[in-house]
Amino acid sequence: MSVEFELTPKTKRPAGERCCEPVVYPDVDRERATRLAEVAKALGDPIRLQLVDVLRKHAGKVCVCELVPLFDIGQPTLSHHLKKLREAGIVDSERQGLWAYYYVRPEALEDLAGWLG
Amino acid sequence: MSVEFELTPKTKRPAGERCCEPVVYPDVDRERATRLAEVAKALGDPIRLQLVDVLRKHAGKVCVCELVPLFDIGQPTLSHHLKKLREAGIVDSERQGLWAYYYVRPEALEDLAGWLG
DNA sequence: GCTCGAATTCGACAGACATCGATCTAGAAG
DNA sequence: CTTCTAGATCGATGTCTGTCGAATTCGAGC
Repeated sequence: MSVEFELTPKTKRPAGERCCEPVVYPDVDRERATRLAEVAKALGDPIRLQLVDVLRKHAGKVCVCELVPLFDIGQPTLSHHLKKLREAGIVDSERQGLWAYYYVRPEALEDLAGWLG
Repeated sequence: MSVEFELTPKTKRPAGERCCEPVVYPDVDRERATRLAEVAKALGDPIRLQLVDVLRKHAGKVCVCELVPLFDIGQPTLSHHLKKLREAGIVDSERQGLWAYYYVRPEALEDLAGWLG
C-alpha cells in the first residue's frame, strides 16, 4: 500500500533542492521479503539451479541415482543441495524402497516469478 | 537442447524395472546456470530484495540518503548490499556531487523471470 | 586552505555455506 | 542373519557473508 514519507538530506545544496523524489516504502513487507529471499537464496547456486531445471523439465518424479552422474560433485554433496531445496519448499521427495524420488513444487517458484513480474 | 542418456542403478529390483524414466540433461548449461544463480543469490537476502523492490517501484533514480532510513541497518552495511546488487548487474549507480543515485537495470531480473517461466 | 557531510572502503568477527570422505540407516536379496 | 546398495547424516575444513565501527575519499561551501 506504499506509504509516502519525507526526508531531505541535511545538506541543502543546491539551495533548497531535494536530492530526489520522495521515496516510497517497500511494497513487500519484511516477512514476505524474507520468504522470497529464502527461495531466491536456494536458487543462488549453479548446481541447485540446474537441479531445479532438470526436475522441472521432467514430468514425473526423478530418482536421485539418475541425478548424481549429471553433476561433478559427490553424492553426499548432492544430497545436501537437495535438502536445501526441500527446506526452501522448492522440491519435495518420496521414498520408495531404496530409491528416493524428487519433484518440483511449483508454488514456491511461482511466488518468486510473480514478484519479478 | 536436451540430450537423453541412459542409466540404471546397479540394483535390478524390482526385477528389470527402472527406477524412473530416463532423465534429460539440464536445458541450462553450466555457464547460464552460473549467471542466473548469481542474480538469484543477490536477491537471496531480505534487505536486498526489499531494496530492489523500492527501486523498481520508483520511476527514477533514488538517492542513497533516502534509502538508509528505510532499513534497520547502518549506512555502510547498506552500501555493501548495494554493491552486491551492482556486482550482480541488478542495479547501477550514478554520482552527482555528494549524492549517489541508484536505479534498477531490468535486464538481469527479466532473465531470471524468463527462466522461472 | 579548512571544515562538513555523503558515500565508499577497510578491518574484524561471528555465523553460514559448499565440499569432501567416512559413517550410519534401512530396504532388498540371498 | 548376512550382505549389498541407495541415500542421508556426520565431522572437518576452507571459503564466503552480513554486520559493525573506524578510516578514507571526494565534492561543496565557507
